Amino acid sequence: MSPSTSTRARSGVDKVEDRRRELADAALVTLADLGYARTSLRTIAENTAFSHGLLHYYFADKTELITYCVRRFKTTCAAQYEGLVAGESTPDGLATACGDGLAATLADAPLLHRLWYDLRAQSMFEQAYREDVAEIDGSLQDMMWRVVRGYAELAGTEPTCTPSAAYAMFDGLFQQALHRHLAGSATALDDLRTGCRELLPRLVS
Amino acid sequence: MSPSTSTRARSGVDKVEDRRRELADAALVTLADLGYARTSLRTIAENTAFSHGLLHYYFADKTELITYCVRRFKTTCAAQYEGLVAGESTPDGLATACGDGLAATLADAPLLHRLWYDLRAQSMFEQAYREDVAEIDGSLQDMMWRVVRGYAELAGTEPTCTPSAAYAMFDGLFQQALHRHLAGSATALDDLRTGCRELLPRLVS
DNA sequence: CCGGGTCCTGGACACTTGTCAAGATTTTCC
DNA sequence: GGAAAATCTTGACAAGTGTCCAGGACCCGG
Repeated sequence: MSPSTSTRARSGVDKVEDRRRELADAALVTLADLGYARTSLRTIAENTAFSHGLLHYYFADKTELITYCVRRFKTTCAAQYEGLVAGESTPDGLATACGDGLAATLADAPLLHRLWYDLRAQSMFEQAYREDVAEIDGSLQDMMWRVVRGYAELAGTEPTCTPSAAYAMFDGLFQQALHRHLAGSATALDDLRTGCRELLPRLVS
Repeated sequence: MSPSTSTRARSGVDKVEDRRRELADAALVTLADLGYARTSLRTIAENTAFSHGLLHYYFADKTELITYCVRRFKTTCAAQYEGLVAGESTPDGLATACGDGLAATLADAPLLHRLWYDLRAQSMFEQAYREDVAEIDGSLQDMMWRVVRGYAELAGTEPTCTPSAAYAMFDGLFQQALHRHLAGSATALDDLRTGCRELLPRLVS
């Protein structure tokens, strides 16, 4: 019987969840390397100490594995982003911290971000991924909105745009910087920094 | 011998080019419907009056066909976008025309735009598509910059951002609107309109 | 030590994929 | 009209895909 539906002792459940996480992390490495279109279950298993059959022991099918990966990616992503807005007391300080933080996460894991945009595009075709992708998108939007709201408070003003519009613009800057960074542009990260720093004042008062 | 490398009369070359265009258009329909990851040459041929073998008569391999499609997509895309900035004499008129125009093109061919973002994501993994995608991106950036510069002139000011940053923000708004539009959001188009109209003033003076 | 449940392997399956080539068909041109 | 060149079809090939399953290996309580 599939372990996900069997009843077992708590330690057993934990062990199963640990292995699922381990396999999903290996899958994320492969996906980040090759992209969704070129990643097969056997290739994923090669980045693993196990055989390809095991993937179907812990995941019902490929979409369940990918969905699990997307969900897991969210925690990684959110953890990286958090602590970006912490402890800034001036508007300019927050603006530079925002740009520096986004540039740092981009420089730290460009392949994971590349995968994110790949999977987000896939979610437009495969509705199985739509819900999870939308949830991650929503949490990223919330995160960016906290920055915008914090900036407005420090500047003594109010935001003049919606949360979704603010996220869309930051995301556009980030995505373009990722493209240029992957293409070898030396100024991509700096442009992202200044782009974000200059964007925040445009969104308030 | 492959028709692309043979010497022939002009009418022959035109006929070959016409058929290549015809096949590429059918491929674009299929790609827009299924996405890059799920589109095969046989599926493309099914959207055609011909058999799957013919694709290899007119295109060396799959990437050459996709590349041709991307190039062809550019002309379609640019043609749709052009005439967006034409004949507006006031800043507010241009701003609303910009938002209305982008919303109209989104509503007119959402599946083609979905394909564009899919292929742009693919270009991060498959370097064969990188060059053509970057070229299209550049022409779209030029187009948006003409709008921003025109707006600044009508308003008697100067743009306060780089062309690439301006394009990134508009593209972010457009991409988010596409996602929400495809997900069934009723306000996506209106949000895109107001988002663009409000963005232009933020980018000048 | 052993029996039963858990974990994992390896191979098989039905199918799809890109690619190719041999031959049929159509067009072109003298 | 007939040969030559083009266009197109058909079937095949090898490789790769997701999925499934029979069975081996392992572990742990009795």
